Parts: sequence; C-alpha cells; structure tokens
Amino acid sequence: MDTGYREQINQLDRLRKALKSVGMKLTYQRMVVFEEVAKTNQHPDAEAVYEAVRRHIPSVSLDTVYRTLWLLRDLGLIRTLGPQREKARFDANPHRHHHFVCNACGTAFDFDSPQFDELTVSYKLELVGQVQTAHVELRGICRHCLESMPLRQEKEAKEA
Amino acid sequence: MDTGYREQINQLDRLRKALKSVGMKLTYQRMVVFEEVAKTNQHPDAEAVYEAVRRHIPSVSLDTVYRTLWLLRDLGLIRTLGPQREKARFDANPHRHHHFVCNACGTAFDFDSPQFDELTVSYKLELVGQVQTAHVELRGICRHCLESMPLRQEKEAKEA
DNA sequence: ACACTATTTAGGATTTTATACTATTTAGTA
DNA sequence: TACTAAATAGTATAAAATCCTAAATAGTGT
Ligand SMILES: [Mn+2]
Ligand SMILES: [Mn+2]
Ligand SMILES: [Zn+2]
Ligand SMILES: [Zn+2]
Repeated sequence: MDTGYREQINQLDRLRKALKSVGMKLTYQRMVVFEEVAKTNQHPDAEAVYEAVRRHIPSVSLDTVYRTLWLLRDLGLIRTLGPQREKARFDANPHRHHHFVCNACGTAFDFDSPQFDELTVSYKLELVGQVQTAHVELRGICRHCLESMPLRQEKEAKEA
Repeated sequence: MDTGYREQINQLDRLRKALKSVGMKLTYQRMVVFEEVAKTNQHPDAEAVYEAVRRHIPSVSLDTVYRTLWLLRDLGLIRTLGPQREKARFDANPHRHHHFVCNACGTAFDFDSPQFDELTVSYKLELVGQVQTAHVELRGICRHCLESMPLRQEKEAKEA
C-alpha cells in the first residue's frame, strides 16, 4: 500500500482542515497516527497502530493513540469496525431479522426487511471466502433518544 | 414477552436435542441460561443474563454464564450481536465499501457491492430512529483459512 | 436404586482492552 | 518571545471475558 507523496499531502491537509474546523491542535502525534492508519488496508487494531507509531515516536503513550483514533473517527477521517467499548449481546429470536443500534443509548432494536434478507443469499457464492452469516447493522439515534435530546444536538445528529 | 407454557416446552426440547446431538449434558444451568435469553427481546448482555440466572441459581458463576452463552451460539440456539472478545479495528479507506470478517483468523477484508450500497439509502427514511450508518458485515471463513483447514472441518464449516 | 466417570460447575485469579488521572509539555497566538 | 489552553506521557484503574482447579453432577450401565 504505497500511498504516494501526493496522496500523503492530501491526507495531511484533510487532517489539518478537520482539526481547524473544530478548533483543535495539529500535533505530531495526530499526524503520525493518521498516517499509519491511512497507509494500510489491513484494518489494524489499536495495539498495531501503537506499535507503528512508536517507530516514529518511541515515547508515545497508548492513551494518546486511543484518544487520537476515536478523535479521527469523530472527525470522519477514519471509521471503526467491531466494538468500541461495547459488550456482547445475546439474541434468541429465531426469526430472521436485522438490527438498528442506537449510538446514544446502545439499545438494539429488531426490524424486518425482506429486502435485506434477499441480498444475503445472492452474495453467498462469490467472495473472499465461505460466508456463514450476513448481518446488516444500522446505527444511528433511536426515536427515544431523539426525543430526550436538545434540538440543537438533534440537528447535529441529523447532519452526521 | 410472555412466552407461553407451550413455547417453553419447545425451547427446552430444542436445547435437549441440540445438546444430545453433540453428546453434551443437559444441566439446570444451561436450561436457565437459555430460558432467560429466550424469554426477552431486549438483547441482554452477559451481565444481565447473569443477574437473571442468579435469581434462579444464586450460586451460579459468571464463567458458567459465558461458557453457556457461547455454547448456545455454537449450537445455533441463539445469536450474538457486537463483539466477542474482539478488539476495535480502524479503517481509513475513504471509498464506500463493506467487510467480510473471518471467524477463524479475524481478518477483515474489504469488498465492494453496489447492491449493498443501494439499500442503505432506501431504508434511511422509515424506521425506529435516525439512521447514520449502514454497514453490511459478512462473516465466515476466509479462503486462506479454508485452505489450511483439515477437510472434515471444512465440511462442518460449510454446513454451519 | 446405586455406583462410576467424564463432563460441568463455582469461585477466585488472571488477562485483555480501554479509559482516567495528573504533572508536564506544547501548539497556536500575539 | 511569552502566554495559555489544549494535549501528552506515564501510570493507575476499570471493565469484559477467560483461565484454573477442586468439587459436584448428568448420563450411563449394572
Ligand atoms: Mn434481535
Ligand atoms: Mn475496510
Ligand atoms: Zn437510544
Ligand atoms: Zn481467516
């Protein structure tokens, strides 16, 4: 994954702009963390990013790496897969269904979607491996949380 | 969620059959854990299941609850949402894409699907709340793991 | 009904992942 | 160059899940 010099500049510029837009500082740590995530397609975990960053900044702390990663996500510069401080949940509902998870309160709601059900089948053939499950997970803010939210925040959530 | 007496019998019977089919014992702990997950649509986490089970078996251990939950999942009696001993992963790929996660090695592979992309849009209007992201996550066994797998296990994986 | 034994459990220790705290350093500004 | 709020390093702590081992028990055979 050799991201050329030109692309690196773009990345850095995106980071700079994003930080400025929310009035945060551009630190060397933030640059290196972003670079290290941006230059791979391996979906590294925090520990892997930490090790990579340490090669540039030996004294960097794990805390800084985590803070920066969540920050980059909040800025829309990277996204996250898998848990972020969530626990496993269990579901014995045997009927085919999908989930909407609230980013505010964490509640998971069931919903049906014949449309989503179709897909899974047609995609099970081709692909990188042998598909066992296909899960569509929608995330957002649930009706309940929206109602108990100040209007300004609700508008922000809508824009996100 | 009042699962009637009839349905409870069915549940218990499913558990009994599933355990027998793999030569495992039907214990009171396993019955209660399954019952407690089966009788709610609240997607409880392990701690919540633990508390519920304790009302029936005060001395039950958290370890038993976890072991049983993963077992029930492996038997296909329940399913899990969210992480199971996975770490968060980070992804700076700005192009729209989805993921295939290998259940064996944990690797996440990118893949494109115009078909999957379409969906998200049409579903963003209706629903339980305000959708921010829609992520299709396929899970299974990646080609690499399939190749380094004994044939018998591969067949089992195919059936799962 | 009773005994046998591989399986399962309870309870506590441990690991893993991530966050909290705080004294020190630094980026942005003038 | 000096100022100051923001950010970091280093360490402590928390939270989620698993490991370990002696004791208990489900299923089996008599
Ligand atoms: Mn569900
Ligand atoms: Mn990706
Ligand atoms: Zn909510
Ligand atoms: Zn794999």
